[in-house]
Amino acid sequence: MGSGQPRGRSGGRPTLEEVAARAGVGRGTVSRVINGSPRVSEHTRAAVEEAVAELGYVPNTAARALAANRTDSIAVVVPEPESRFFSEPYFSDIIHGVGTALADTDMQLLLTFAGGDRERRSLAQYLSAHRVDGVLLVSVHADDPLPDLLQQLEIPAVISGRRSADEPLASVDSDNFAGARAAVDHLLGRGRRAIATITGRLDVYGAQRRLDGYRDALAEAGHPVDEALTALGDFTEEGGRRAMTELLARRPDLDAVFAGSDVMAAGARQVLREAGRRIPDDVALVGFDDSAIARHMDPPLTSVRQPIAEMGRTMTDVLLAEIADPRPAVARRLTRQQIVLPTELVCRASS
Amino acid sequence: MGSGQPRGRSGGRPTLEEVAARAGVGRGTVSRVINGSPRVSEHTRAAVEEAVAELGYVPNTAARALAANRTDSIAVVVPEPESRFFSEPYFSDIIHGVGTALADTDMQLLLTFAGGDRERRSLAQYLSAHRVDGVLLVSVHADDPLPDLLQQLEIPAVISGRRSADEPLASVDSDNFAGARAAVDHLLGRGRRAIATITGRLDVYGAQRRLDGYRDALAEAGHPVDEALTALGDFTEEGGRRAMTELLARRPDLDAVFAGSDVMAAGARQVLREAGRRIPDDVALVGFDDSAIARHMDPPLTSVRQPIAEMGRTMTDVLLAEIADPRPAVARRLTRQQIVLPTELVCRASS
DNA sequence: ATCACACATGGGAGCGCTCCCACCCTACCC
DNA sequence: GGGTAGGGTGGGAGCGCTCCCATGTGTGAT
Repeated sequence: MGSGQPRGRSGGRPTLEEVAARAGVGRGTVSRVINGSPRVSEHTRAAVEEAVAELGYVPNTAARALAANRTDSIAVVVPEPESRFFSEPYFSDIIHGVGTALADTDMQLLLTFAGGDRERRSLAQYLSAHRVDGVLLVSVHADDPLPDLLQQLEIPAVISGRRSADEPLASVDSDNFAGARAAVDHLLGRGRRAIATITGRLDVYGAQRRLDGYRDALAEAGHPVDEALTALGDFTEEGGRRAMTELLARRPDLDAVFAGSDVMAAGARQVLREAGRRIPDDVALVGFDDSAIARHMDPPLTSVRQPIAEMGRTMTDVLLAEIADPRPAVARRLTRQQIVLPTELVCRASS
Repeated sequence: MGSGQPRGRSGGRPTLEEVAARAGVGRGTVSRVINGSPRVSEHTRAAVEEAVAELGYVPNTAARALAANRTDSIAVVVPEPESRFFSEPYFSDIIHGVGTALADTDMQLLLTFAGGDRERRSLAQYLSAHRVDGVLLVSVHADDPLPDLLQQLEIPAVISGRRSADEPLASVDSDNFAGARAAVDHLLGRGRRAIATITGRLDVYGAQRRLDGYRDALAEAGHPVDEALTALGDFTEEGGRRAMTELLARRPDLDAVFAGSDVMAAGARQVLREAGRRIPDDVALVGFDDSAIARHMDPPLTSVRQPIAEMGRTMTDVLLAEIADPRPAVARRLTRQQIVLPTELVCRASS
C-alpha cells in the first residue's frame, strides 16, 4: 500500500520482465534476486530490489507454480462429518497453531473438507493433481484410505494423532497415556478407590491409550482392574450420559470417574447429579482436553490439558521439513518423525 | 483412484494435449469439454470424456490460473490476534458454513491470518497480487483498512457483521437488535423489572445493536432507561466480571442481567454467585451466542442463538455470486447485499 | 602474455492451459 | 448450382515464471 503502482502495458500488475527492464538487467537476474540466489552481485541485487519496490512487484504465484512445479501451499484436511470436530475447540486450536507456524513462511494454508463421498473423491483427485506441496491430516480414522493414497503419491504428510503404535506417516500426538495416568494417579492420591472410566471410541488410538493409562495407573497402585468400572463412550455428551448410567448401575459404590473427554464428562455429570451424587464429595470427576467446557462447568472440571495449538505448530514444522528435504521418500521413511507432546493435569474443584 | 494411470512423457500427470491425442481431437476441443462449453458435438464430447477417464486426467490449476487469470479460490481472512476469536466456536462455525457452501463448487478455501503488522502487510501484497478470486472478511474492526483496500482493488468481498449502519461492502449479519429485544422481552415477561445489561465493545457494531435492542425493549414496555443499569464489557470473561461488580455496586436491587455474550455472562455469574445471589431466583441471566458454554453453565444459560454456520454459508453464496457477476463493480455497488439472518432465543434454567 | 576457471549475467525454451481466430463442412436459401 | 450462414473444430499465441545453457568478464596460475 502507499505509493501508486506504475503499470505495465495494460494496467495489470508488473511482471518480472518489467522489473528487469527498469533495473536494467535480464529476466534471469531478477528471478535470482527474488528467490534469494547467492549468485548475484551485491550491486545488481540492490538495483533489482529498488526496482521491485518502485513497481510494487509481487510474483505471480500461478506462473511460478506452473514453471517450478510447486505450489507454496499446504492443505489441512478435515474429516467434516465428524461434528465432534467442529463442536470442540480442537479444530480452531490446531488451525491456530498451523497459522502461527506458517506466519514465518510464505506458504499458504488451504482448508479441505473430506466429508461426503463426493468430497472425498474430489479431494483424492485434487491431491493426485499435486495441487499442494504437503498435507496435514487431522483426526483421521484408523480405516481411512487417505493416508495410504498420500504415501503412494509420495506427497509429504503429517498426521495428528497416530492411528496405531506403528504409524507409517510422520505424526504428532499428545501423550494420552501419561495424561490418563496423571489423572488416575491424582484420583488415587485423593484417596479414591473405586475409580471408573468412560472411554472414547476405541478405534481412535488416543482413546485406547487413555484407557491403557488408566489401567496402568491402577495396576501400578496394586488395584485389580475391574471391568465393571470401564464403560464405552463415543466422545459425545449423550455417550457420556449413557456410559455413566451404566457405571452407576453396575457399581453404585464408585467414588471417581475419569472420562476420556470433557464433553463426555459433562454428560456424566448430568447423570451423577440426577442420581443425587455430589461432585466432588461423593464422586470425583476428571475429564480430558481441558476445553472451555471444563472451566465453565459446575463445579469446574479437573481435566488433562493437551497442547493442541502446539501440536498444530509442530505438525507444520515437521511437514515443512519434509517438503524441504531433498532426500527421496525411501530414505526419509527411515526417519519419519513420531513426536509426542506432553500433557498436563489441570486441577479444579471437581476432584 | 483405481486403474493405473498411463503417463505422458516422463511419468508426470497427463496433460490436455495427451487427452486430445488420445481422443483424436484438438487441444481446444478438450478444453471446451472440460469447461462445459456448449459448442461441442455430442459425439466428440463423449470421446473426450472417455479419454479423460482413461487417462485419469485432472487439469493443472496453475496453468489454468495463469492462462485464465482466475484462481478458483477464495480467502477467509481472520484477524488472528483476537484471541477471543479462537476461544469461541464462532470461528469453527463460520468455517464450517463456508465449507458447506463450497462443497458444491470446485473453489478452494484459503485461510489467511491478518495478525501482526508483518502478516497484514504481506496479506495486502497477497491480495494486491489478485491471488484469490474473492475474500471473506470475518469479524473486522471498524477502523480496519483492509475492506477499503479490497474495494479499491475491486476484489469481491463479503464481510461478516456490518461495521456500521451503511456498510459499503456486501455483508451478512445476524439480527442483533431483534435478538436483544427478544431476550429483554423474555425477562420482562417473567416479571423482571430492574434489568441490567453488560455490553460488548461498542466499536463493534453488533454490540451496539444489542444495546439498542435492550433499550428499545425497555422503552416500549414503558420502562425508563436507567444508565446505572448499563455497564461496558469487552466480550471477555474478566470484562463480564468487572461489569457485574460495577452493576451490583450501583444497583444492588437489580433482578436480571442481559449480557452481550455468553462468555461475559459466565463472568457475571461468578460475581453473582460470590455475592450470594441465586440464579435465577434472585437474578435472572441471559447471554448471547448460545455457545457450548451456555449449555454447560450452571444453571444452563438462556441465550440468544446466532445462526453462525448459516452466516458462513450465506457469505459464501453472496461472494460466489459477486465473483460470477459480470457487471462492472460500479453497477454492482447499487445492489450490494446486506443480509440479516434471524436470531432465536434459547430458554434455559437461568431465567 | 596465455590459459583456465569461477562467477555473474542474459535470454531461450518450456510449464499446461485458455482465448480467439481461421478454417472447414454441412445445411439452407435463392 | 452457387452463395451464405453458422456450428464444430484445430491450433497459434500468449499468460509470467523457472531452469539452464551460453556468453561475457575478471582473477589467478603458468
